[in-house]
Amino acid sequence: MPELPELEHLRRSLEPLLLGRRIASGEVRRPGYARGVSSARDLLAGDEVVALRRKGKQLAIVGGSGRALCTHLGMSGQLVVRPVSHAPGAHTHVVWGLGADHRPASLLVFDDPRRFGGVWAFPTFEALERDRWSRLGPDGLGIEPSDLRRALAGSRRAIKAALLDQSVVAGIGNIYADEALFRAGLRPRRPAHTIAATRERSRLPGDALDRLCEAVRLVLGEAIEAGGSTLRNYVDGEGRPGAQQLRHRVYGRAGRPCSRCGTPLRSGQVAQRTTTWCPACQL
DNA sequence: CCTTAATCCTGGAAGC
DNA sequence: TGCTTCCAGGATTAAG
Repeated sequence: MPELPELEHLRRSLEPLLLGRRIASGEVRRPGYARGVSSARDLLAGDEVVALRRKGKQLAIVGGSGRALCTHLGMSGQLVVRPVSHAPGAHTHVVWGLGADHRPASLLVFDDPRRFGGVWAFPTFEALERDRWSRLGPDGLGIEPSDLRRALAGSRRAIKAALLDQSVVAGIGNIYADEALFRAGLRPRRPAHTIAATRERSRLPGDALDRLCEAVRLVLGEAIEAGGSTLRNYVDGEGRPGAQQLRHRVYGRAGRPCSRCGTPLRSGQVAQRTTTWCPACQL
């Protein structure tokens, strides 16, 4: 559920809480949830937090020693700073103490009921980039038409499947894939290679590929501004829910009228995901 | 090259 | 009210 906008919002909300602070301790409460961790040191214990970096849906915590932790929230993950009095729950998998060495002033808590998320420890941020983030395509916020053209050319799969593929664009999930395709006026099932084709019969202005690129950036950017969208269980670094002011145009609105033309929105399965689109506006 | 299905997991919603 | 069932989904893997 948390996609790029939620992660970027989380990154920004955690920055003032973590940057420059010392991590006093680190503990993995559920064995196997954190990979590459054999000591608290691997969890950055003893380090000062020097940077929070994001690529797609993944957020990295970089320590003063050079070590880096990559976090992925999966579907239900939450990364939140809590008071030390906060008791760990059944789904609290990793806890860090923040502040002075033996008496942490607060906790950084990673909860994840469905456990699709995880933590990966690396000796350096460069190792994280090389061994993990290299599999990701360009980040959705800065996606360029040339990136998309290269990835879509010659591919016969549905454009929605391509957008969900993190090696094509990093950060898009089911919600923003549908929203971007609506904004670009493109049908989710349309073969990817036709997006880059020169002949374009759409009523909408511009080349389809340029429109899609712009739609991806627009939809992601708007959602960040809205404070992490409307997701049910998204909370920022202080545990506050999303601002809820972003209204999705198609996601979750099957059967309701299209916000642009009034035609009832249609839904079905595309790329193994529930997909909603306007049969009149999207070609 | 592509799609489909299965897998991991639990909370919430819907159905009876 | 209380039970069962289904669905949601990111990423990976295997099978067709």
